[in-house]
Amino acid sequence: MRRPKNTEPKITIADVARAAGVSPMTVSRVLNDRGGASAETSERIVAAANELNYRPNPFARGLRSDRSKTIGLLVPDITNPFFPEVIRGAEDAASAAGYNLLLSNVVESSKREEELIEALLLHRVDGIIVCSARLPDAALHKALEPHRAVVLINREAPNDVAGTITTDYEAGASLAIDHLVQRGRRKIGIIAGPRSSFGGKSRLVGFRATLAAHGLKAQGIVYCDPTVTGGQSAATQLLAETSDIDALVCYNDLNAIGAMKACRAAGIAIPEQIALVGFDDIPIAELLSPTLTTLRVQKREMGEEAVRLLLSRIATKNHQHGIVIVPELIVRETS
Amino acid sequence: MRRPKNTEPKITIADVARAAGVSPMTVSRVLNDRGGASAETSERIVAAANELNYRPNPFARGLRSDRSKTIGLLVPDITNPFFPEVIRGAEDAASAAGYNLLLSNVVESSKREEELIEALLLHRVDGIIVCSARLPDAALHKALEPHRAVVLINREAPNDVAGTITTDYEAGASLAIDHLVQRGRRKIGIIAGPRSSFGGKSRLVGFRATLAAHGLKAQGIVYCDPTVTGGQSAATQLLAETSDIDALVCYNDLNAIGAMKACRAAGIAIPEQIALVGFDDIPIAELLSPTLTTLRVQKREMGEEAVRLLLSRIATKNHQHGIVIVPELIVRETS
DNA sequence: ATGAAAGCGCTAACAA
DNA sequence: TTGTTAGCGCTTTCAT
Repeated sequence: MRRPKNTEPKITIADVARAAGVSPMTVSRVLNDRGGASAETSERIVAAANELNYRPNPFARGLRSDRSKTIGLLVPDITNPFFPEVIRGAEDAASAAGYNLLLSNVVESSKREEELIEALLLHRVDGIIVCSARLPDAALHKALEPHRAVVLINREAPNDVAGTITTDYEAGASLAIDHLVQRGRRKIGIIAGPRSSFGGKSRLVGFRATLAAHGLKAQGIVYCDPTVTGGQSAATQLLAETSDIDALVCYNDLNAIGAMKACRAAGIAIPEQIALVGFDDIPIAELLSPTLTTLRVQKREMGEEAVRLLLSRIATKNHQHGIVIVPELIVRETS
Repeated sequence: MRRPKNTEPKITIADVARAAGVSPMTVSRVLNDRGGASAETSERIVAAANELNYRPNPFARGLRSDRSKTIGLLVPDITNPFFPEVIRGAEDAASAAGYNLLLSNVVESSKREEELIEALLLHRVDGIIVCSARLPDAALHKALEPHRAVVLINREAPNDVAGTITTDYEAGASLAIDHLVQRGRRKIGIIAGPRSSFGGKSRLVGFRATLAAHGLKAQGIVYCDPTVTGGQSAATQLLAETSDIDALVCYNDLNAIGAMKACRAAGIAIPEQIALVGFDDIPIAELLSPTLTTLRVQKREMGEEAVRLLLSRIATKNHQHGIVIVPELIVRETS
């Protein structure tokens, strides 16, 4: 029963044609629902194909059509729980449309980002989705240019360069500040995430503008990696520099978790002494104690919409531009 | 400057040949390091290729070679933080070897598992890595059979069906029980994860055997989804059924987190009244409070080794079989 | 050291 | 409704 693999000869369209007593062309037409074939022949062909276990060769198809039915997806760090949610949404939408996802993990380095965009080109993906691009505009646009279709997540770009799914970070940042001020906090510090992050800049704009609207200003701003340890050292630094902070707003939830650790280490009570607001609402946020107040972004939806937008941009020249997702404030125990 | 995309004519090997004044064959040889070309011509060819921005067409290559330089990776649930770590390891190893990863998310359904294994076949991946296969042996082997190379993670299989990277769940389960008994716990309940999980069965064997070795038996066993909510309802059920449990061992960390929530809701103190041990050591484990005692599995290493093993099985008929990873007990605050 | 021819499997364009 | 021809871009085989 157990044959060595690969012994089975590869079944081609010609084999099916022979078995069904028709030409390869007819088989191709039937199997691709191109019509123009009698019900009877169609039936014979489908039967033969099943019988022989025929599988169309995607290389041959690709060679003719120059389409791979594959989408490249670049994420900066798959171990950040934000991205698996986005990937999940993208996967669902892609597989529903008969596309596969080629996943690349950038490891938060803009050099590697460039390389990976290029690598996906080599694999002739039909289009790419890039999460949190960090490259400067010129380099990014140049790297994206050869791709047939591009969607950026959380990064702006002209419509002819890419479609975009963005988060309204400024609105989110405003919600966070308003909430803290309402709760009586006045000495607010900012853990700002990576300097090169475009989303980070938008958040900062929102934080500052809303603080100003309340007649306040930030008690301190520290940049850091978008990770737990990044947030931890940033918070440690902020606490050391400024003694009377009563709230911290963070670039993302991982940073906020780091800040929690730092406060705990310093014997500072949350939320009694310092309130904490994260960003993203990753699944852990409500599992922590205290549970984390944060700004929820619809992550799966982002992934789904990104794929939908990309497929539409692949299909037509009539480029749609994109979608803005507005974060929602989720008040929990840290504030 | 900004041309509409796709206007740039596709550069083929013939274009490079023309530019370098040689035949396509020579270009192919040079660009593939097949030797047999004067240093001088080689140089001219490489220059021309760069100049024209030539990119070999993977479809044409695949059509001839029947190799895609792509690996399929099936995970049951990418939103379980266990798998991003595995994926990360796999990605690193794959991209180092010039391979890309095609990711599929099974959504914990064995029906879909079968479909996705088939779908990857259609995309002519060079091999697949399957995490936590749930299909029964016969169906699984049948689905895997047409693939050129297969590695299973956490599932046994004969060497001619697949290579395997497995966790020594029994050993891990023993460590957990020994530890709890040492800490004076005697009434141990088991949150057993999904009934269909093979890893779950091994854990159960280990839990029971080690309990027996201490002259004890399980105070109750409940099966559930490998998720937070699964663990929560399982724990709720166990607590209702058995009043004097003093410890819970869990299928995985997500289940353990669910159990923590259930205990908290029931006003039961951890670890004072009930000790808790998870499995996996996902990154959250040490961010919870109390931090979670668990069995650490080297997740990235699993991914890396899986890819390495797969590539070796793709390259040679001399099939290596696999690796067993032994979990390490990480004692934290829940026990 | 280099080249010509042929073919991998499929489908668009053109017959019949 | 069905078939024939040709060619997508590359590399293996067989010359030169």
